[in-house]
Amino acid sequence: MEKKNSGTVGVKEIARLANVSIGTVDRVLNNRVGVSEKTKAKILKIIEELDYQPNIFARRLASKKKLRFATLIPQVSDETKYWAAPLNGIQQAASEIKDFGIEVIPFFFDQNNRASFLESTAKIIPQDFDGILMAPMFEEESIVFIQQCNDRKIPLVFINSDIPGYNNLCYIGPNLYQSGFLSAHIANYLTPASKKILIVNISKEIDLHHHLLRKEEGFRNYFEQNGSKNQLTKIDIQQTDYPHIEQKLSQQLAKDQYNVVFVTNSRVATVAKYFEEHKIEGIKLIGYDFLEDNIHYLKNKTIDFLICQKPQEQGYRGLMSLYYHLVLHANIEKEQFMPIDIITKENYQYYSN
Amino acid sequence: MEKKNSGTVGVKEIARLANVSIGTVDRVLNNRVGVSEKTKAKILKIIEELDYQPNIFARRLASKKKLRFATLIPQVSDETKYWAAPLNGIQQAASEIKDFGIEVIPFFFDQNNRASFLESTAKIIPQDFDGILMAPMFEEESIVFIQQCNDRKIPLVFINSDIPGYNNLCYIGPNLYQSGFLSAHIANYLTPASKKILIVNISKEIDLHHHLLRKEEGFRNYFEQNGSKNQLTKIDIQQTDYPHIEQKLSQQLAKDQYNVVFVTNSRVATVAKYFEEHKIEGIKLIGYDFLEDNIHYLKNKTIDFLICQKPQEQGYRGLMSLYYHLVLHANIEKEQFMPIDIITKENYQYYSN
DNA sequence: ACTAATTTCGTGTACGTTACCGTTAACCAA
DNA sequence: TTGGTTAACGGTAACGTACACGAAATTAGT
Repeated sequence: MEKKNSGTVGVKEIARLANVSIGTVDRVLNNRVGVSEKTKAKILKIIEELDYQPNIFARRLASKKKLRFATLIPQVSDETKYWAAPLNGIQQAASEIKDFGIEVIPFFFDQNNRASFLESTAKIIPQDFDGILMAPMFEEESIVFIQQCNDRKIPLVFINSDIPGYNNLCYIGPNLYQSGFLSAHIANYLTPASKKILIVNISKEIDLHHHLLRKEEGFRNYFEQNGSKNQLTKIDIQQTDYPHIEQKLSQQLAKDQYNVVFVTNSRVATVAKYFEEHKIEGIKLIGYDFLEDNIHYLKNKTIDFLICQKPQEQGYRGLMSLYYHLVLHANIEKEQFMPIDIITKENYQYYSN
Repeated sequence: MEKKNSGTVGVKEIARLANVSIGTVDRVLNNRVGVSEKTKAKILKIIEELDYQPNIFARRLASKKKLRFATLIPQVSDETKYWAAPLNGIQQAASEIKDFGIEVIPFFFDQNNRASFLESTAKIIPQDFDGILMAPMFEEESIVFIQQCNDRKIPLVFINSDIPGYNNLCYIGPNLYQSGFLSAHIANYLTPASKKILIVNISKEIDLHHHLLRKEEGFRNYFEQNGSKNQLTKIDIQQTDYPHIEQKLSQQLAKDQYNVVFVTNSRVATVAKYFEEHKIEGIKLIGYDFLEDNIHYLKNKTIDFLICQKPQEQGYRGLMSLYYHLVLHANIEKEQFMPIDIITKENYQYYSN
């Protein structure tokens, strides 16, 4: 009934109804000190009744508050360009929230070098950021860093991989186990009932290995749960150069006749290259990630399926979550699992990372 | 060099440099009349040099401009809840741009009733909206409406289906042909080299049929291009009630032993129901859309694959495109094809429409 | 009861734009 | 010359919020 005026209720209206000045209203809105419990209650009640929504434009215009976020992810390397996508998402988010007074400063580390991770964290800590987005790939070193952030009450979001149990704002990334499970589901469609499947892990660092193991676990469990008679074999390849991978694959493929090869990460292109060079046909190949090299082999049918989990969106939503949490005081879903996308020769053109 | 002051350049600074008042600067910014060519050029030059970006917050705060958008899509029916998703996306977009002075008014029509479509368009036209989002399902009637909008210079965006050649802002939706093509690609993986495939169209309205035919075309062409020896059969079912569908299916399935059934729209759940009730096993089933009923049969393995094209995002991006075009004067991609997502029992949990 | 300290509150200005109103000057017709 | 018309521009009050400053009211200390 009482809204005959032009729609908008603001601090002015609230102040009028409460018989105080807008200054006082402002104090309770931004819960600053200097207002008695009594008037505070009165004002809150009115705010409640009016369902007052502060005008975000006026707020931003008047505020000179600034926030600074840090991001810490692997640098994109020649070996794998995977991290170009999350970085891209980060940059997009950064440009979107720039106008809201948020500055984003990126830090990087070398995936194959724990020391470089420590270097970056050492640079980040003294700068007292208001929020941090990170890919906690090195578990041990990450935990130390996380502890330091917790002490300073700096909200933290993880992308791409999680360290469960460590308190932080949220995790945004794949459900690794389930993505392995899905891969097995697809593998299961591909060939006759009883098949020989080779699982290939290609990775240097033991921590990343951990990452791959969860996928493998999902992959294996699928067949266990479905009581299949498939034969699963695994090889670990700990050098990522082609000659070494070539040798290992030759060695393994000589042992048996496989129907499906499942590569647990984006290195699947290297295996595809091997297939192509050695004229291996009839083996279905499944791997990970929407990368240029992988798409190349998807197009020429060497790779059959790629599993992809929106790396760009991980970066984007990661930063946005910090923003929503810190600026809009929204509460954030603790575990945000990315969709598990299935990419083939016939739909990659329309895929958006 | 010249920016020693605190970062922000605004109309005031521009006015100072041009020796005019901010009023004049405002006029050239919003290209209104009332400023000489000479001073206009001078001001534009300064704007260029300073790379002036107007402060969106101040702009919104001071502006009392209002825009009204209309949306016209099918009402969600019991038969298929597909349109709940686009509507959802529309509502989400509407709430996001509400603060920017944009009001969104939804209109609906009955998919099985051309007259209801005409009724809605008749209501829309006199209201002089600033932009319209629509699903142009009835081609003939739509074209008349489009013409009226063009005459009034009202920007139009299409979602879900396109009427190529008719000028409008953009189309956001599936590439139907390609989604059929992909379905064939998947079907091709599912069973032995030489298979019998049944294509099922279930639809009342002839115009929607057109929609389905494009998928069928993609589906067929895949096999043609790949020189397969598969045998493709098609049935059209023009009544959507279960008894009728049941009868038609029984009739058809008695004729032959099929390996794969491809349903060209979201009615796949009905076919799945038939499979379940008649204890039909061993036939792979592929269909469309992330609907509750379909997911049910996906879970219990009656349906093998669902193709889905982010219906919610279609609505969301549709409205946003109008906003970007009209408010931010961004130029919009004419054809925005949705990703073609493959949903199975093992990844539907993480799918986001 | 008087001062000092502290809490509570009101006022004014700033943020960058928009939009309107008013002013100037230039031009043309009578 | 005068009066009227109009193009070109200046000035300024909003818009709703943040924040600093200072006034007023309350409490504490003697």
